[in-house]
Amino acid sequence: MIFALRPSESSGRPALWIPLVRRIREPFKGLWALPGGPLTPAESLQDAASRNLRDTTGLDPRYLEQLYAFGGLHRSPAQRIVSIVYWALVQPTEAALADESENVRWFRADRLGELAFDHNAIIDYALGRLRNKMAYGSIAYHLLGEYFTLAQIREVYEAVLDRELDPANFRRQIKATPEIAETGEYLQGGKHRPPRLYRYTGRPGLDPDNRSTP
Amino acid sequence: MIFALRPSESSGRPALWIPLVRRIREPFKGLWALPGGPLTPAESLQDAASRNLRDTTGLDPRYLEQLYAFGGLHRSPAQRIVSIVYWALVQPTEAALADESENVRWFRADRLGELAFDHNAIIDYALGRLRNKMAYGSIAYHLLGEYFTLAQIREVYEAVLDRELDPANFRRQIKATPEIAETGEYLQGGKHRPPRLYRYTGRPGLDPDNRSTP
DNA sequence: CTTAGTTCTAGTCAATCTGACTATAACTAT
DNA sequence: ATAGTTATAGTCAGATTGACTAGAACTAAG
Repeated sequence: MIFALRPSESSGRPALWIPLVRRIREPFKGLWALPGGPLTPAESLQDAASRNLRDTTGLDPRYLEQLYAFGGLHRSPAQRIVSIVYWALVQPTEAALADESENVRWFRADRLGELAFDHNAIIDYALGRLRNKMAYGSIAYHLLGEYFTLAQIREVYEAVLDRELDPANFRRQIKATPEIAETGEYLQGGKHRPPRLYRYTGRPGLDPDNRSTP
Repeated sequence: MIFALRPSESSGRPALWIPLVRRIREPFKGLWALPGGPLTPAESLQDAASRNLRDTTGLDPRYLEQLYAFGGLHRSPAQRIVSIVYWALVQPTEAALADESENVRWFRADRLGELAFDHNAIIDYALGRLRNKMAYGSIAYHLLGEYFTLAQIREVYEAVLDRELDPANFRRQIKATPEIAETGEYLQGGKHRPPRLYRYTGRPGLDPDNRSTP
């Protein structure tokens, strides 16, 4: 499951979007579904998730994390399937590289129709986790490019938490977190006072199963 | 993986213990390992975790939650194994029912020798998650019986977080959480002023894959 | 019966954090 | 030159937190 930020069609403000693939065979032929695929014997879980994303959507996200293993008995009508679901956050530049086609399309994460399998439930669970992580951890930055303004981070928070935040107070909080560093640059080209650009200096979260050093 | 509270041999204060089983065949024959077993086609992940715990240790925990899916390539020397690990918190009365034997024994979670497979790393990861959950959520109560004193909850926190907490301030915080309800009862039999007994009124956390109602 | 020892429980106080708000700075568009 | 817009800094009251003090309620020792 891939989350990216795109402007909403209606308001133009950033919203969460995810790419889905159309089922071209039974079960659920014709319905949209999360991208995915089999785990082969010679790859780790994370590698399999990466490869499946690349094969189906052309995306190669930097931020990839295990979400949950779903293994209920009736997830698929015929056979029993266990899905170890990963989720990714991609920057706008990455997201633009996705191969859109007849069978791969982006959808707003909060306005989905009926999907194949239990994928609606999986996405709802992911959205809950995302809101929770957003409230604490430093995760919003992975949806933005390398340089960003404080207003852009605030819009990410507002899109995910679905409520408005006071710009001044939000600024105060962000400035108190050491992983966000000021740069000397300013974003030019707006119709108003140019905002300062910031940079995220923390490390991306690695999965416990995939850590390079113990 | 099962966590229970038991008095430390040295200090007598509560500490975290987990039951391990001895490997009776290769690989890692003779070493201690986490209890576990295969997933059969006709049971959900959570049911499989429950059943495997019951079969190996005789325990049937009320609080059972998915921890993480481990699927690195070299977790087992011969074949490739994916482990979907669950963890449980059991009350002292439950823990006392465990079948201890030559090949099943309780160990202090923070004083383990070399275990089979990557089980040391798995336990370390679980301890980290436990500390984190303890800091926020309402999880400590699942390690205690139905009725408990504020000092007992504090000892749970102190055991998991590994630092002392101010009794007065801790009391203030706990009394501010609505899930902890006063009872009219007091714990008698101590050598000092008898403390009031409290009760946890919240619901145990269910896994997203196992929810009864959407 | 009195006193010491222990823990339980209630409270104070300063420091910090939070949410709501005001004011000024710095740019663009007219 | 001026209005409009956003960026940024600061104020203030209320809530929260950590360190601490003190009395309450019991047991054990003498």
